[in-house]
Amino acid sequence: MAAQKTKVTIFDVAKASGVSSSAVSYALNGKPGVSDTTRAKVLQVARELGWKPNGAAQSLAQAKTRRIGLVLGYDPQLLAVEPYMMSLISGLGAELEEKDYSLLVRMSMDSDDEDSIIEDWVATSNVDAMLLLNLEIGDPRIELMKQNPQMPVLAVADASLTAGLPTLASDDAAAVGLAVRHLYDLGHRNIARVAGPEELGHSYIRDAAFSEVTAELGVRYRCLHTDYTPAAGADATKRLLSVNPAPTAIIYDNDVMALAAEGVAAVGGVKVPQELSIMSWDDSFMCEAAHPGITALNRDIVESGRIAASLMLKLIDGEEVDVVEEPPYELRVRESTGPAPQRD
Amino acid sequence: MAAQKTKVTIFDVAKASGVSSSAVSYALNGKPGVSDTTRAKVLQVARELGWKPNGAAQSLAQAKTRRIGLVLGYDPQLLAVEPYMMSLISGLGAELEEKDYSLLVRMSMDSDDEDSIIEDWVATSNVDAMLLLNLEIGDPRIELMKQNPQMPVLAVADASLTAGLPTLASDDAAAVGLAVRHLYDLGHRNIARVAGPEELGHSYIRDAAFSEVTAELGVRYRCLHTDYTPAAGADATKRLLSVNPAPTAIIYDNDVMALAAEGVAAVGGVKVPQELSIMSWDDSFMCEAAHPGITALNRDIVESGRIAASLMLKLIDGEEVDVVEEPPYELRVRESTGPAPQRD
DNA sequence: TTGTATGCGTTATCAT
DNA sequence: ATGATAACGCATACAA
Repeated sequence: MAAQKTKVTIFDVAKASGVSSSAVSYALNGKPGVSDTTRAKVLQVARELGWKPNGAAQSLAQAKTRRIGLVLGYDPQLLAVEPYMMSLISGLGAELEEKDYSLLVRMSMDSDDEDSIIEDWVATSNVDAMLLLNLEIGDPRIELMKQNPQMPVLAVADASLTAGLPTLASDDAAAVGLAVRHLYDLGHRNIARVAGPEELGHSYIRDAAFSEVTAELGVRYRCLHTDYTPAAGADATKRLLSVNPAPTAIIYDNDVMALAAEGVAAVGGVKVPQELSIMSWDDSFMCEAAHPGITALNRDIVESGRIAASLMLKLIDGEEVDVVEEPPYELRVRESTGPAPQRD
Repeated sequence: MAAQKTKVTIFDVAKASGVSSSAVSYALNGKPGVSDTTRAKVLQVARELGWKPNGAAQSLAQAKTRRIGLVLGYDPQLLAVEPYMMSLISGLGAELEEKDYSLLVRMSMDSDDEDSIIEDWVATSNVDAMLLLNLEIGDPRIELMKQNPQMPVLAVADASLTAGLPTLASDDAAAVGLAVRHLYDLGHRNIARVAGPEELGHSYIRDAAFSEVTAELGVRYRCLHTDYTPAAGADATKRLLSVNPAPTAIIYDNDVMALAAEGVAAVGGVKVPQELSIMSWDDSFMCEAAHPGITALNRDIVESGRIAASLMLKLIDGEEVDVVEEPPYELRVRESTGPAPQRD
């Protein structure tokens, strides 16, 4: 109860309980080697003195930090507008919290920067494990982590990008199938996609899957890459609608772009979904709040975060982790998609 | 270059350079007490061996962690849908990165939980400073931090809530003035507000300011509290539009609710802004992407994060910090607000 | 300038 | 069962 101003160490507890420091350590860590009576006494004294083990000392002695590392690329707009990262962090945090782990977050200004932060964390043992996100094709971080096998690492990405590293994999290709099939069943034979930056690994994966699936079904397909902003999404929409024949359905890689597209359609007098169907890749409150509601590919990102955290904890415990699948995408059909318009 | 499998310590570097460990320490920390030649030699050897100081050992010896603590309340929906937290983290991270600090994040399941995490961090010296967000009226965390003056803390909240703690304060009252004045000038004399949860300190502050400003101007004012979700926003909107006389303008405490309101209006055949003006408190891509674009109170949250970080670093350096003002809100006028409709 | 010795607060080993 | 004592890896006061 009494809040001590000065640091209270294990020796203080030992002195106050009339035993030695090692007895205290044993007692407080629930280890054998100490009688029940002294254990009880020590525990009580420790509580009275408000003793807690110093984190740095504990880390040093046990070579464990109880921290998991996460490096975020600095792009406030992207981070803020996409619910993805915050959802993932929520899931990670919830799971880690139960195991008394924390998340160590660092912001990198560019990818060189990111590499050096990772190197630093590895070399200084600043974290017990690391999470790798937003992998690019041939990402140098993979090689970096392979050279430091003593540091557990989990990549969240398509398994084809992670070169055998423990991976939490999303089946983006399956999601592409869901989306295209939904539109195909509605009669659409000319669809377009407004994607994110080309460098991102998942853009590449989706690109390939879209090309393949649409080719199989004999559906016309076109893709425009953007920087994920609503302005870019609106612009791409205008361009797509001005070609001939214009696509009857457009899939956007995020929800703000889909929302912006609804605006473009409204201004241009294009009726959604009667004349144009609109879909969003990631689902969020925005898709629900929009009018018309936006059909979207939904996945439980919070749950992914939880899974990622539990996998990292396994890795820390020395267990093997190969490739684990994320919860699958589900199609949330709302009002923004409908039967393809009849043309010519 | 050679990646060492085994831990390389300062003694290894000392041995390899033919000097003592203290010389190594001095050399690597750029401190005087060592000749330039040995310094150069040590630096080279350290680089060759891939040496980096062990974080735990450094923390223990210096009683500094180079970490800042942040406890987030677990509400994935709220966290994800509001760009606020991720924007703030971006700003914090960017500033901390420059000073080689990291952000230690923990998720709390309820407020008791949050208190105990803070107590733990304070007792174990797990962070060099803490950031307090989302304060409630008479928040217990304030008392907690006051009892542990050795741990620097910064609160981000209205100064009236922080009881003298170092504070980064937002002038929500001024923002209320901006918003109400904008609507007043457009002729609105009956406005409503759809707010967030009543418990939040900022809800309270805004409530009071709205009541005051509208009373002063002789504007009719009503407020409904919600849980911030679009469904609740839509519901509140319907209720407000069904009373007589219905408000001619509604201000929403976040942007998804404002977006949902546009949907309600569209479905109900209520023209925005001709028959109803809509405003959002926080601005985001969503307000820009919406159709019509949503007039919003905009503030630079990323910059707030940077300021918060730099203030905490000052506190860590032992400087005094009192109350610092956030960058002010600005009104971003878009298409969702217009002249009040003429009514009897 | 350089090297030795000690403190930081735990955990863990080894006698007793 | 208990109590000295040695790591853990770095920083630093002090001695040489």
